Amino acid sequence: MGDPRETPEKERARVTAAPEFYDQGALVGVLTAQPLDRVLDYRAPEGGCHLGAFVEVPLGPRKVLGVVWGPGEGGYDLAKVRPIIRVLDVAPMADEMRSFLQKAADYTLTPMNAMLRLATRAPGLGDPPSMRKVYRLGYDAPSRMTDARQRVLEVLEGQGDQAFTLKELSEEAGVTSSVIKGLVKQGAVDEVDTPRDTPYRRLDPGLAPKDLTDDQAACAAALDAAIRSGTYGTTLLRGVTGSGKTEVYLEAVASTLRMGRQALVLLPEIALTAEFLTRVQARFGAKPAEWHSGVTMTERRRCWRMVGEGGAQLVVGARSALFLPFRDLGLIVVDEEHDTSYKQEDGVLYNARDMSVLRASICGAQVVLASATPSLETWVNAEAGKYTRLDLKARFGVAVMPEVSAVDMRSEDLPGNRWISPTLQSAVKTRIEKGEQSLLFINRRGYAPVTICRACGHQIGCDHCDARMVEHRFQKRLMCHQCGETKPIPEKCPACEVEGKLAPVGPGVERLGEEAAALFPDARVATLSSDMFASSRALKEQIRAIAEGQADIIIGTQLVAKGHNFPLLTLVGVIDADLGLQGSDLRAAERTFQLMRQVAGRAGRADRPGTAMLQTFQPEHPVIRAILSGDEEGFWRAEAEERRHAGVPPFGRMAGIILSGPDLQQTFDLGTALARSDAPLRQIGAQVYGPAPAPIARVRGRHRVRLLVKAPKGAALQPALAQWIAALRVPTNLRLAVDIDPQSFY
DNA sequence: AGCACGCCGACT
DNA sequence: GTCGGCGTGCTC
Repeated sequence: MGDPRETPEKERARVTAAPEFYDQGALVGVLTAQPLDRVLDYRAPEGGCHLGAFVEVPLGPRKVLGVVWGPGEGGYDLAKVRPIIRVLDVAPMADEMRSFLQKAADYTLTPMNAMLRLATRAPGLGDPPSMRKVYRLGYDAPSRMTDARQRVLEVLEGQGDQAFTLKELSEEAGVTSSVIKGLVKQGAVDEVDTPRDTPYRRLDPGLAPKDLTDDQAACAAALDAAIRSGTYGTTLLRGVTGSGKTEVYLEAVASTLRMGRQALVLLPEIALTAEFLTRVQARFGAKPAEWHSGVTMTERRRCWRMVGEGGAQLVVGARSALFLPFRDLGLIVVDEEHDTSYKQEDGVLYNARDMSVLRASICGAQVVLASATPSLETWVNAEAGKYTRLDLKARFGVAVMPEVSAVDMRSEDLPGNRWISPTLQSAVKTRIEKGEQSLLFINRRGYAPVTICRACGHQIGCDHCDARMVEHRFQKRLMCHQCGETKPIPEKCPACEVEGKLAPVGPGVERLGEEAAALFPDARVATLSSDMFASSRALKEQIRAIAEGQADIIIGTQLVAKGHNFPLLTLVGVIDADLGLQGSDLRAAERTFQLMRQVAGRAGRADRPGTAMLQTFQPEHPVIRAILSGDEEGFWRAEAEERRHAGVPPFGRMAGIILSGPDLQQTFDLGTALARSDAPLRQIGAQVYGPAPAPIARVRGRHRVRLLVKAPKGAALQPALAQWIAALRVPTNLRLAVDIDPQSFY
């Protein structure tokens, strides 16, 4: 829906009174992360406990983590009520956080215990603080001064009482750890044991403000005023790649830090964090806290604890960072807000963009939704005045959108197993001659999406999913893009056992690279796909090398559409612009539009104008025409009108029900039973569609069946869904998941 | 989620 | 006769 708030809240008191206290022996309700869909009664421990305290409680034979959620409910045999074991040494959960979890649970129809699990995804919360070594300036002078030693001492002197870890200090001073160890031995540097969970280095909002363009300064000033109001508000910050969105929202972060509040920046992909950390360091003099799946366990714990104690001013992270226990969150930036990775697709189904708005509305924070190509939901909310809209014009020296043209594939002379049209080919040739780079974009990983037997027509599929295996020639294996299962490329057909007749069908990024290399034997061709690099560091290195001009032709997947700058790139060729338009997914048009605009936007920077060429079999398709004309507002208006007409989001409400189980018939039967008992939904004017096989009909051996619910815009969808589902008895081997505002539906 | 209890197949 | 498969049920 794009805005899950119930009612816009007025300013709220952020300095809350001391939380409610329960004396020893009092009956309290404790929420645990165990899948019991209710709060359990315990007795307050020796010394009592506060509302919101993180506690350890006995549950059967085990000890589990819980949060004091309120007074006990009673109604359970008082003789069986056990005492809380102990209160953990972490900051208690704020009222705001408890309220957020509750409202997010109500909105997404997720049980509270699952919400708590999301909010406590840090290891060793109950452990005593572990120690580590940090380094400070010592009292003795080193016997002999060297350049390296000098740099170390300068770093330490420059930072006052700041303690560094070995890694931080050696990086900062540009020396190896042995230099520091040597200084420790001589007493010039002190090595001290301190608790591992130390506050992050202070960020200085006044350190290095960038020179902003008038345009950027105006946007930054508007955000500053909003942040200083201390109230909730959401702003759509629109600007093409290179227009300086990041600099603007870094100034919003600075405003937030000056207010003494915390900021959170959400990025859609871990690969983008490294560059962002560097920019934060340049602007504020230190790196912020990091939170995503690539962060080590100890660092996660430090981040979680410090966020709660106020020892972290800024967190950069993936969507789950939204559930960190911030003490006083004043700003949430959702960068590339249209990105589909903000929607969690397994486990708890939530959209981090929408939940950001919810959390901010509860804690009186500002939300900045940054994008060059906003989601339709956000665009509509901005049009309706629910969100403020700020537009960044392209800066001088940054190319406006490149000239976009279509290559009509119906009139191109191209053999069946080749994909680079003569028109595109000659355009690439021209760039090579001028010493400029070309990007050929195809949104398909691997070598070929289908492997077919030319003897019997059999297509090799995954054994566990309803998906075809994709050939990855680079890794010499077939891979299922659904479950990640791989197997060697067979010699003979698994169906008819004829040898040597298996043939790759259709293009993938690897195959396209092969074709480009054959067409341009003298050109340097670099293929960029996430699965072709052993580490993200290797990938980053390759991207850097390409940006410096060490390639003439770049072959890339979606990966290249996201945030990487190639200054020498002047031509983008989209191999299959029609790909995203297939299927009847409602958001297909929006997604294709966004992706094509983003990819096309890679071409042309600085003083070199860019060109984008879209290979298409349907140049008259409205979406293709909108991309060609570059009329973004027009596209959104038309798309909004179409959705309004169809009564679908954001002009109607939708929910998906996914049933899964080992047996297809049984799973389908449950779906049928559910569809028949739709009285609670009819009451709110909602309709049920299905059951039908889910978009991915089988995953990891489990069959999946989906129902769709469509309701009018103002309908109270969640309570009706809850009532509907509660009446269904789900066998234990089947699972039911509710997906509010599903991303894809057909 | 764990971890119990509990009722049917192949082993020292 | 037992050891152990994982189906059902409980945890304040």
